[in-house]
Amino acid sequence: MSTASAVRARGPAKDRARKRAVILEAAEAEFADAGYQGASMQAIADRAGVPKANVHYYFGSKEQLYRQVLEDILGLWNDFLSDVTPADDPALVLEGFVRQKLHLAFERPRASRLFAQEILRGAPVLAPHLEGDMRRWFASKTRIVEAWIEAGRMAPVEPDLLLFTIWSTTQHYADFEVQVLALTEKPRYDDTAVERIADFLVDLVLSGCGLERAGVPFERIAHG
Amino acid sequence: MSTASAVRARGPAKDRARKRAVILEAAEAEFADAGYQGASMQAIADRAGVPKANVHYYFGSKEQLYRQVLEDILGLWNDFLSDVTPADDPALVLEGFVRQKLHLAFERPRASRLFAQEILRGAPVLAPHLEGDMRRWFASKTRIVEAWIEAGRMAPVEPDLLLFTIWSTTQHYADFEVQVLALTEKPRYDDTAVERIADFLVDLVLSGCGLERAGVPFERIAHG
DNA sequence: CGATAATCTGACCGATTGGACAGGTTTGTT
DNA sequence: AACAAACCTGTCCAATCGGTCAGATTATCG
Repeated sequence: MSTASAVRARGPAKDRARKRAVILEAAEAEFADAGYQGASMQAIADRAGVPKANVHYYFGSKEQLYRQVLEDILGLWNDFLSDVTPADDPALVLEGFVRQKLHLAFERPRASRLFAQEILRGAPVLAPHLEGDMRRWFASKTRIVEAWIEAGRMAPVEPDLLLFTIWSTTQHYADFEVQVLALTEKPRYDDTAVERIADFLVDLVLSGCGLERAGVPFERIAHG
Repeated sequence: MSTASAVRARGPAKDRARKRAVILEAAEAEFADAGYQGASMQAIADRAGVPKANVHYYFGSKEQLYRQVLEDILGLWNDFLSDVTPADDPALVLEGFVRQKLHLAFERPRASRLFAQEILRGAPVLAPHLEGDMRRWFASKTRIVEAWIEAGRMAPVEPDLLLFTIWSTTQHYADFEVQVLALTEKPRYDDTAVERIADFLVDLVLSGCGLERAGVPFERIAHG
């Protein structure tokens, strides 16, 4: 049973789900701030306001809790480009992806950071997902880009590198937030930051694909 | 007397430096693979092939050792764009930066990963550097980009976002290596990977700046 | 040679960790 | 009311952590 659906249940199940959610939120914060090894079950329990033994009662072990947090995070990315087909407009799809991904990085920076730490450690827990669900998702999207290229609807760029570029540039503002803020000499992101960055990245990606914003077809650029 | 130490040692200072270097290398590997909290002094000592107490003899504490490793890594990035002036060609400079940065990511992936983990933790150790040396370096480079834009030698893009893009996309292939390899279904980077990625990124960055490779001046694009 | 300093390490220590578990409390069912 | 199942937690424990230190060993030098 997924955590999200359990929360909506009623009765005793609802209580249980809500308590689990409180612990999961505390765990995400602690794991993201301190790393897997740096996080302690005691600190997670304190953040959640429950005894440490209670955390073990609900989630068993530290690793099981960590796995659950990670799986919830993966769920956030499940519906990126979920219903895109080769018939869709490349410029609109790519722009939407960049904005959606960037928005999530600003909305859930801890989720992004925790995922980054897991990958940096060599993905000891997520390796099966990387070579399963994510690989299938990735292959499906590169195939769509290839279809666009073959149809002459965008410039011939390498699909995998295009997706990595969008992934890394958007992720950067969550994962390296401290560095970005220090170098730009700001205490925090202001409320125009997301739009500014999104506009920049959309322009960059689209121009790299020989596209323009607002759905101008590739042909007008290529043969103009 | 052991032949190994007798042959290699040319002097006391050299011997001491060599032993320090062995420990530092082991420490970089352990810190990068396990994170600061996850790394243990015992594991570092084992990698270096010395008793744990010997590591403490040379470096004092775990944090001092960690600081030393980080400072050595910062030295790697010291001379990025060190002698660039507004008189230089934007396309050549940007291309060189991308290639140099990407090359280092492939050459020293552990250094890149360790730095990433430090920033992810909120830069508890590097914060002074971020707001000191790095901030000055960054401001100096954004000023050069601004000068290029004012001189009409490249498109008016936001200088800070441009640098962040180059930083994040190049860093990505070291920090997220496991993910990249899993999604592209390869066991390791092949020897054409660096060139392929570099070419892609150079094209992307230059086209985003309204530039072309091989030093074609911006004016020919803008007013052609 | 003798002595002073530098180098090295096995053994140990207090603190913290993830986890186990007995036993108490609440909830649900008949 | 009576019983069982689920829920909850104070307390304890073995393992591991970073770090210390006395004392052995080696190098340096008058």
